[in-house]
Amino acid sequence: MRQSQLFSKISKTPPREEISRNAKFLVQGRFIDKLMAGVYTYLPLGFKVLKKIEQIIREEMNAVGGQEIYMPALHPLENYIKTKRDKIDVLFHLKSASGKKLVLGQSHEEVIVPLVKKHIGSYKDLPLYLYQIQVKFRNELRAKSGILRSREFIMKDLYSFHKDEADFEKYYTAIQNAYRNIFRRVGIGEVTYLTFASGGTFSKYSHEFQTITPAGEDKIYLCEKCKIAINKELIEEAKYSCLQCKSKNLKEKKAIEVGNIFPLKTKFSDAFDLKYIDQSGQKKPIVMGCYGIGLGRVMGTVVEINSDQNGIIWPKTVTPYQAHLLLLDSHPKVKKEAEKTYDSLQKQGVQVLYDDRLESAGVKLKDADLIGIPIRLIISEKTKDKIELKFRNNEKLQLLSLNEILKTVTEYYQL
RNA sequence: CGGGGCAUGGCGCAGUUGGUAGCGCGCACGCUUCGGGUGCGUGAGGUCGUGAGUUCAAGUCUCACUGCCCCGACCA
Repeated sequence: MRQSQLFSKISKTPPREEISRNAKFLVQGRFIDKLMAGVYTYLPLGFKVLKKIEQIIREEMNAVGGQEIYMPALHPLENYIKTKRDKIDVLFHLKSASGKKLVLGQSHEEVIVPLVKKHIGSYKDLPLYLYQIQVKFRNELRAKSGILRSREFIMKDLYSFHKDEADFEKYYTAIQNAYRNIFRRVGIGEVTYLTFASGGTFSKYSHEFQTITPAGEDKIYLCEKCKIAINKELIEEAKYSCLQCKSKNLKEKKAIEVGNIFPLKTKFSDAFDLKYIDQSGQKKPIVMGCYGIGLGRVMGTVVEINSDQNGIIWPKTVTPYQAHLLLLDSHPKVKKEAEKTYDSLQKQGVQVLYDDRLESAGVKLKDADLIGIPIRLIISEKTKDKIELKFRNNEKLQLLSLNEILKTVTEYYQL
């Protein structure tokens, strides 16, 4: 991609009102654009990151047997009356032309349970794992921190259906591992912890995956020995001790909830009379679990964790482009070299952003730091017939030939 | 929903005791420069968040509302 053609232009000044690092850098670098509080457009750079995060999540969900579907965002209110969730305050309400009461989906139990009911009758149909990556609407009282808490957001939500508790428990563990893989792969695994939270009415515990960052809005209590944490809600109950090793040496940390896994027991199955016939011909309720990850929130968290004062430092798995090629000179001869390098990289299958703008060297260097692509390549009069390579997270400069560059880049990304 | 702050060209800001709006960046054109936000010149661009009120006169004072940011509460 030629940066001269990229929509839209990077700003020299960060947005005045934003405090959180993710909002500042993502808005200034033109990854996202705010339409209103908690509602964002993903611009070309940001959309590429979002799609990469989405693909990692999809791969891990498929690996644990998930089948991808896509459900509507527009739901009939009557289904929420059945589950007694029609009064929850995050629901957006609206009406159809004929006056039918509708809501915008904040989660999809009310849609997926009636759906599954049409297609499941026997124990032979279980277990079943369905997921989607789809938009959610939550009328949050206070949207905040850029894309960390928004009112419209893309979420991966998986729902599992089981014949009994034992089968559910097995899958619940498998999902925990899948989630660990996801957070590791997107570059926040080191600071993301399984956290015990209260299970609400249906179960003793649910679990959250909490990423430790000052930008976080939750407080968790971390046991550094067991690498697990408990949420603030549980702190009284647990009497300040780790649920695993009973240690009282817990550290209070601010954290952002990047994912949750939740035992639903038979709450929703009961509401819609979702049952199956077991081997003895008996009708039994289906045991459910649900598992969510907010994609935008993950993206914002990745920025909070992987950035410095100059901008973002994208992990190589989710970077919008793999190499940032900077032309620091407009002399025809130098430009010809840059064009040649751009072509060669693309032919090797490298995703490359080529800064061919007629800007000064300083502007391009600053912008490159802000955008945060892991590998920066520079061609200028100074580099002669070589190309300078620098990693975003390292100050070391290397002067290499085109072939060496191609080799280094393709090896780094395992292309 | 409680508390605090803010609202003036696309972005960031200034605007004194009320007298009808300026600066920087960006943008357009010309030249210049090219390794950390080059330099110079010319130009376009704003009914000052909305609505009332006070006044001869409101960006400025008063009231109400709306939006945005932060803290808190909330977050199946």
